Amino acid sequence: MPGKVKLLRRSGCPVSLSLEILGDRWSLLVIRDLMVRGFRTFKEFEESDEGIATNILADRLRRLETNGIITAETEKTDRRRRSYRLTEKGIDLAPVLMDLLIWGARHEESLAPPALMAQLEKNREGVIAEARRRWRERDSMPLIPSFADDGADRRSRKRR
Amino acid sequence: MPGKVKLLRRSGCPVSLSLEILGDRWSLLVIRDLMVRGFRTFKEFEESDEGIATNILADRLRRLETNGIITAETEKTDRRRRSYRLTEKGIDLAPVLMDLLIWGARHEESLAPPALMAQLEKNREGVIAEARRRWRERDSMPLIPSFADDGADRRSRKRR
DNA sequence: GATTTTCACTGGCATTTCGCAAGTGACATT
DNA sequence: AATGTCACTTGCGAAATGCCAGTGAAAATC
Repeated sequence: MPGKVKLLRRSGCPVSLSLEILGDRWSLLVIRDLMVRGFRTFKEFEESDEGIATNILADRLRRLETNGIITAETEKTDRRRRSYRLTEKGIDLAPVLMDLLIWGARHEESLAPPALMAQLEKNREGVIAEARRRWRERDSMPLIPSFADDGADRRSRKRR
Repeated sequence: MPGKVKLLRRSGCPVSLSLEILGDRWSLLVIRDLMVRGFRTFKEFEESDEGIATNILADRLRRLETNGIITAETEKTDRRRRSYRLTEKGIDLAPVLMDLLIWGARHEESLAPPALMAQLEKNREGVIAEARRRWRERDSMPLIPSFADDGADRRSRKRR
């Protein structure tokens, strides 16, 4: 049974505690999609560029919810659909995501336009504040373009 | 064979690229120990509070080196000993670590003294600058106390 | 109102990674 | 020469991951 509650804390260090929750390849990507891409539903996450498996996605959503980082509710208009949203604890990860973005863009070969990155770095606080504002006002408009590759060398590109 | 080079990039998003390197439970803890605790050797990491297994530690050191985040060299005085050090790419992770520290302290039950945390949050930039300074000057003095638990409920506490 | 499609999952299965214990070989200490 | 230390490896069972193929409920289409 995956996604069980983890009770054993390995240490009292806040960094260690954070990594017990967020320290995997997918959790922060889901949070990124909620925060800057405006994703709300399972389908959207599933179709995200990175190609997460559905079981892993379901597991991550479950444990993020368990850890109070997101909430989920079924939509009134379509009761099949669940709508996910960051909690305040979740939106408080904006600085972490922002720094990972800056670091990755600076030190890895990304598809982020340098001009945009320069702007984001200069205006770090402003971007974070804007992410918060959108969260508060439930504004799902994407905050940042998605740096999508052009679908050249991706596996599992069955869905056009 | 673990620790192989990963060639397949899942997407061009800088966050995704960062997480391919750092997205696990241990990498950032090793970096934390190098950055704020002043650790240099395998032994020190191994004896860190979280209790990392030696094979995992060896693997993480190897891949951090592969990814240009740390360098390793054998010491002149004792040629068994390897001395690990952050690269500039590595010290550039200070903001990420700082944000994880702040987030974890705010939202999880940590052993970090609230007074210290308040100080760190207020002086985020200063602490990061100080981490950089120590890195530049090879100052191994711990930057922040270690939030160690008192060894009560830890498994693998075989060493006294 | 029967069929098809959409959505959010779940299950099975092979592969990979993890955690733990027990070495190993080079070097240092006594 | 004997013992200890250091930085790893190796082996193995357990857990997590990735991939694919469903499933059941609800909506859309015919």
